[in-house]
Amino acid sequence: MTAPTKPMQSTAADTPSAHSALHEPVITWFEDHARDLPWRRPEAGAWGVMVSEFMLQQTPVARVLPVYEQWMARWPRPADLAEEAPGEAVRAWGRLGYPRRALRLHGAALAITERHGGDVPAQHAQLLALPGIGEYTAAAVASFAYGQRHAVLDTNVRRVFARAVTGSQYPPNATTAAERKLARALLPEEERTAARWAAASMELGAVLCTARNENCGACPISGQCAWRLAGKPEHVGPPRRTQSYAGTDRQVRGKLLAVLRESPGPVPRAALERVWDDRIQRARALDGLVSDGLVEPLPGGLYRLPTGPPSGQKP
DNA sequence: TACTCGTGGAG
DNA sequence: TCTCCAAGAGT
Repeated sequence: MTAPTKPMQSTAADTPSAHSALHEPVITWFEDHARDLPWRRPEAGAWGVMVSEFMLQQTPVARVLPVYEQWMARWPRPADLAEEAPGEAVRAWGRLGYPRRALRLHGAALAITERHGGDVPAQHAQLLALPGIGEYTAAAVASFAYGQRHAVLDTNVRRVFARAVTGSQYPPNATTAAERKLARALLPEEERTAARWAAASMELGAVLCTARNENCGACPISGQCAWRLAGKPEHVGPPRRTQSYAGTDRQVRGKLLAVLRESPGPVPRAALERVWDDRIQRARALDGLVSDGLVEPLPGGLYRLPTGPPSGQKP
């Protein structure tokens, strides 16, 4: 008998409507300020989006751009990459870093060719099953390339949410269940809007609300930012992990692989020994590269980039 | 969960 | 110079 006479007022912090005030200003800001990146153009297609996402895992946009262009010109479809030797992918990867990504991208192209008729799959679960694709990349490809509704939670979005919603300067070191829940709660209901929100919130963190600078003066949601309204309290909690590099196996692997990348054919062991003095560490790094499938040992103390069937990919 | 895995530019 | 950190994935 007592039908509600006034619209329901939602105040719960975990309902979409509670935060919908963020959507419009961020999406509008994005429409005006989005960078013109090649993988955002229609001609990039799902394969272009996927290639860019692999390259952008832990590598800045500016360094990805030239390699992306060369990659797409050489391998415009997954099948084009799939018929190459995996070592060619590693070579073309250049100095983007984390070259296992190149191997995984090659493996993903192979799987797409064999299992999906050469087309990048649109289903999140199918994307997730490909080598090198985790929760973030699966959501990103499904959202950016196919316009689907997914929570796309990368380091930029995590930082924006930490500040705007949670009120802290930085997100936790590792992604938490609470962050995923928040990302889902913030996702607009409508598919189209959700996809735009994903790209917009990420761009905001990438160009405006960065780790080193907040740029609140130019921020479309500074008026409702929890961190700013709290007076920008400094980061508390466990120190943010800083990665060392000099002297690590990673550095040695990088030097060894650089020699192989720059050589058109197999190189003798001596050429590799020249780049690092510590024999023990050098051997350990080389073994690691071989077991990762990034280097192929040949008889006679020769080494080269892999030519054979790519190892380390899901069957 | 915490650790490994490259590289180079900005402040 | 040196510290920080950049659209993560895999184990």
